[in-house]
Amino acid sequence: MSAALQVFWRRGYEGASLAELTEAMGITKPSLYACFGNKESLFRKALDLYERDKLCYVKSALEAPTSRGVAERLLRGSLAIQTNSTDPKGCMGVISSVGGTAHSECIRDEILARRTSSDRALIERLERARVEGDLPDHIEPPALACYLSTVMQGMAVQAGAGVPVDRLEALIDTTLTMWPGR
Amino acid sequence: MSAALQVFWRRGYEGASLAELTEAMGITKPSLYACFGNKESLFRKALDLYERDKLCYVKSALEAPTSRGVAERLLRGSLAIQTNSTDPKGCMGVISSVGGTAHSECIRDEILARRTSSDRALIERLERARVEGDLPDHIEPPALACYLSTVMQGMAVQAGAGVPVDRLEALIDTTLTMWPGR
DNA sequence: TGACCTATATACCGATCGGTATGGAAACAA
DNA sequence: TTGTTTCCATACCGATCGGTATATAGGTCA
Repeated sequence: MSAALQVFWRRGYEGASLAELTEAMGITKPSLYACFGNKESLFRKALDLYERDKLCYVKSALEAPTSRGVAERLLRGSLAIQTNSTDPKGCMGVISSVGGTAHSECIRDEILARRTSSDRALIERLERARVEGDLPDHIEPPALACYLSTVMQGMAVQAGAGVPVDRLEALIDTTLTMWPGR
Repeated sequence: MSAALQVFWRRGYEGASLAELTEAMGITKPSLYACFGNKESLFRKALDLYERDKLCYVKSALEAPTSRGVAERLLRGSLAIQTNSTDPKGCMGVISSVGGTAHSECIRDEILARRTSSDRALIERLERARVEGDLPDHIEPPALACYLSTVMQGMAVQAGAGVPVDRLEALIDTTLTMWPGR
């Protein structure tokens, strides 16, 4: 199963072929279909595994004491995943949600829905930060949350394109230097 | 030709099928191959057209008087392209450079090379901004350039995912609020 | 040993991929 | 009118796509 995740992560939903998936998983196509139904539900299970194993840092990041701590943990956590030497580079959600033919639109919608719910949690955390005095009054939490997600997604594109880790660490430092509030 | 650009832009290199391309262009496959050689060289020509018609704002953006002006023109210019109602959403370079199978690696390399040369121009502009006093001394131009490209690429992902224009305009405002220097 | 049952592996399905060969209509010269 | 040339649309090529039917191998019980 985690072998399937690796393939989807590297190739995206459409770029991952049944041949590559079955070869990586060490099973044959009929076994795959008996166990998982079809490619789409296999992808959903891989996405679940990805969230559980790789996106777990988000939950703890939101528990950081200050808004700056939240941002730092989110950025460093996602960088750690996206440049792990044993995993594909970049973010699986970004890779599978851009481009592709018309067939995979429901896959795209699935990813966008998950992203939306994650964004909502971040907005709520930043709202709390504002009432706690972590953020200046002129900053709108939804806009700041959108900004932070954007930096993370941009970093995912860069990581996927092979930009080395130290450059991305400098990027994080730069972002945190400009962060408004505590 | 611009019809081909639309298809590649929406689908990415691999997601664009010959059937969709020829139908959009109003010609048949033999004509396409007689005129353009093959899919890959057609894509390169589409990329040339994209740079010429859609990325022309970059050149004028780099001529803005201050570093903040450069950032603002780059962000607003790319947003204008990525959310134009007559064109596909998002950035063609991002869409075609993530994911995909192993066949299209040379396409990916092509895009990354163009991105690198564009980044170099931005770094040079920010170096100049620093000697002109537009930027604080603790800011490294390469890191800031990387940061700005990252925000733009993240914005491209968001635009491609259907985030509405006004949200992205707020994102730009937020980014500019935090911009260091003039 | 022999009947049965499960489970995997090979071979195959129609559709589509990128790319090309062929046939037939239009344009021209004599 | 006839022969020739050009050009494009249809039909086709092998390969691969996601998905499945069939056949064979291995284990269980009598």
